[in-house]
Amino acid sequence: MAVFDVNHVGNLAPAVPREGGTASPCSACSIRNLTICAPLNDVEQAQMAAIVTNVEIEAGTPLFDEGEPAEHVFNVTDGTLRIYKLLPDGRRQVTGFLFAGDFLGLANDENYAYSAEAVTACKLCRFPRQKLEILMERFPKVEQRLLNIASNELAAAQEQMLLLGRKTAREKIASFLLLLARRARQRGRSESPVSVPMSRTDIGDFLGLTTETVSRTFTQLKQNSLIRLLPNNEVELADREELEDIAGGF
Amino acid sequence: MAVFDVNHVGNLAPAVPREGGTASPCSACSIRNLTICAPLNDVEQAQMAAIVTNVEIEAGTPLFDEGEPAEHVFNVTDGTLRIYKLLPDGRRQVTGFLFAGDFLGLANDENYAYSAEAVTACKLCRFPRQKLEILMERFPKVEQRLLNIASNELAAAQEQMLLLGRKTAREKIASFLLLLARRARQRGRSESPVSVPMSRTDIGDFLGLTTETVSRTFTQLKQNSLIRLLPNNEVELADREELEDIAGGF
DNA sequence: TGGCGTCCTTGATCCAGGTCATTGTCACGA
DNA sequence: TCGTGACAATGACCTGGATCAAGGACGCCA
Repeated sequence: MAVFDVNHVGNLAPAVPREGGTASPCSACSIRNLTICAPLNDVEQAQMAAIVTNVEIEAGTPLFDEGEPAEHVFNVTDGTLRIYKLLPDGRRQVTGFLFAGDFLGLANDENYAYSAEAVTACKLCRFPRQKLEILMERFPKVEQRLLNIASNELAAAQEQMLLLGRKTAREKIASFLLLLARRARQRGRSESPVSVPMSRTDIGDFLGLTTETVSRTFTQLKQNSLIRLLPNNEVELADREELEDIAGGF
Repeated sequence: MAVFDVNHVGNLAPAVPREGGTASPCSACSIRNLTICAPLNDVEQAQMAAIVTNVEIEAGTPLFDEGEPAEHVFNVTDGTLRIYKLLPDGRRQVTGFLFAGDFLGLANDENYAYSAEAVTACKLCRFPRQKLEILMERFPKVEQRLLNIASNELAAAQEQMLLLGRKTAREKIASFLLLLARRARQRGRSESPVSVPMSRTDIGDFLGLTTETVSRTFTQLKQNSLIRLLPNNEVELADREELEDIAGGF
């Protein structure tokens, strides 16, 4: 698996992989408030830093595969990942896209329930699961935070089930663009134009559609002047109000 | 909302609604090991019992609606519920069926993210959310248990997304029957014939199909001698092996 | 024990989105 | 600047499951 361990955050000089160390890069973490570290003070955070390893992976490379022993959990600090499940004949369901601040690897079973791959180059904080569990006993705040995250994801998953089971292609695409916009806002990025780093195939596999249908639906929304397709995989939400209506099933 | 409060578990004589009381019916709870109370000893459990109210609802009645303030969480002790989300024009996605031992009401937002209704007559343990949160601080074991439950549900939700987005009608129905069988085994009920208490419409709304397609697919599986439709909404899984293959997408 | 309402099944037809095939676009590297 | 390869768009056609429309079964109560 093409995972590169580095022990820096941001663009500092790389160094040998290590776990923890005294000088915590976490104190400089710009997205700390989005991560599982959010509820910790500096002292507590240093203890988290002691078990964390920073890893980087290139676009397109796997982080872990479904069924693999779930030895680590991760916090994304930069980039975009996709998580997905496969059927034996290759049909794929992307169950989520993850961005800076997102947490992954939660598996109360011994093994990962899904595969994770980098959509773009990614940086992540990696925690050994066992060590994190020990820390959680010491810091119930982290466990609470994790429960919060899990609750949120559960609500998002139900929303996605509604989309997959009951929405039309047009409604699915509108919902998807608004989801990206909302997530971009959360991390202080542009909502419109919104960055759409994943391929049509990824989008199709996330929405239960084919690439062709995704492409056609983008074209259709463009012709209706609801969106504009810009260079660099950016999409302008030209009529956000109407998109919201379509996404909501009105 | 047609919710009847009673303070007994099982078939003891009903009494006026109350919260807790000294004589805990929980010690007689036959499904305790499935609930959030599982990790507690008798003394701790008595404290849980002090904040619990037993409620019963008839088949077809709502327990709570999406968007309502989430004041309580529940543990099902008997019966079957459906949880679902609606689109404005009435399209419905059933996001889950709940059975004895299942937990519901987790919402880290102020409001319920979905509606819940009884499929059959149900009995539940109701906890005021705030009081439970206070107890969780005292018993981190309960919070851990809740995180476990949430992780499990998350994995189940992803499996359901795979089903909704990528499986055929035949694969969906096979998966559904096996899901019911697995859940029946967990609570010591018959796996085959398995009880299917919900209507074709409920099943369709769970699987992203219409009632007609559900009905036709049942007929088709029956004609292939994979299942037998028995009286009293029971289904015999005549060729479980083959059903597993179909459900798995082979 | 018969009538009624609800749910289930079945048939005929339709269509949104899938499939298959081709062409267009664009980033990148020689 | 040109070639190349991967991804996106578009067109023609097909099909699984939806829709529309009757019947049929069955439980429940008078």
